[in-house]
Amino acid sequence: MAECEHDHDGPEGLSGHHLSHALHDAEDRCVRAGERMTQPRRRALELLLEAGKPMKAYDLIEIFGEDGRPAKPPTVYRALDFLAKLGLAHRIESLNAYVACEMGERNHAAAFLICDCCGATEEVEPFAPEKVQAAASKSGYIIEAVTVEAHGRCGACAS
Amino acid sequence: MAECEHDHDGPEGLSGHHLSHALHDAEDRCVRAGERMTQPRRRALELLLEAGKPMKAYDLIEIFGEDGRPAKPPTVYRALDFLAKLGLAHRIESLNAYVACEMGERNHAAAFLICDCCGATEEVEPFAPEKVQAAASKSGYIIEAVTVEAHGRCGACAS
DNA sequence: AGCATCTCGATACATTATATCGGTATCACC
DNA sequence: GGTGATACCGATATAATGTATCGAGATGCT
Repeated sequence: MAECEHDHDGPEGLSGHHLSHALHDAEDRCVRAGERMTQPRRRALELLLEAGKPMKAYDLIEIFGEDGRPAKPPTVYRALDFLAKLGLAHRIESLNAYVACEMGERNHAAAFLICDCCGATEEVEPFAPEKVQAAASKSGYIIEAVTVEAHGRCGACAS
Repeated sequence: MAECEHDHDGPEGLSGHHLSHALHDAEDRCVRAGERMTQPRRRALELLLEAGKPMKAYDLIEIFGEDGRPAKPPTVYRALDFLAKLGLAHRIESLNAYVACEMGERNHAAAFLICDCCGATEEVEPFAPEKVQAAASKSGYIIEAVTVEAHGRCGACAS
């Protein structure tokens, strides 16, 4: 999947007070949803936010323990499922990876631009949700969720 | 993923002369592309066409041998990769599955309506390719391929 | 306190996918 | 028709990704 040999590192994630602010926001949102921001859930989100790009579940598993010890897979998968359910993170199907949500509260639906070179992704507004519904109802389908993942190269990697 | 308990069987695939016609077409297309329709490739496509809905790689592996014996995984994955490369089949990322292409020659890009109840899928025209490109270039991305998978229920399962 | 529910950690296992290697088929060219 | 280059195949082994289950602890409700 790494299709070019550019010499740059790709995207940066959050750290310091940006990170703690984001985590605090998430906790808030969580409480308002009537859910609990437990330790493993917070840790999973923290790692995604720090990374600033999609992370594989097993990469998170490796670095999950604050003491450097890996987590058990179900711990991480449960946390990621939870974050996805709340919209705090998204699963990128075409990468088998997870990324922290970059949108605010109001965006359940998401679409992604994905750089196959450096691994960066950008979360964008879904492109034409009404067209999806229209095409679907023409075929009799009721649509509940749409995956949109556009692969290519980011500005830095394309140049 | 099976979210309803309807008592119907979902979609039918091809058989008899519809099947052989489709296979013949595919072979044609293959030759015109300067590629070879070898036995495992033909067999993989035949199974996808017969199924008429997305199939998991390991389900194909189970039934791959004409004599009832399973194939080795690389045999099937290689065949599927080839079919996908030629546009004779598509991978559905959100299902880890593969489905025969329902469009004619001219449709590299595809989008899917997917019934989470009966497993049917319908291949449709991509919804708004120009919007994708527009959104992407606003962010500096050059897009090469887009995955669009809309999940919900088909007419039969919704009713 | 007593009870229901949610969550967690751990073990084991299931599913999905790929790396590699040696042999065979096909094709272009002489 | 031989010769080399390339594409393809079968087989073995292993890697990567994801889940079922179970017992214990935490949380919230009455």
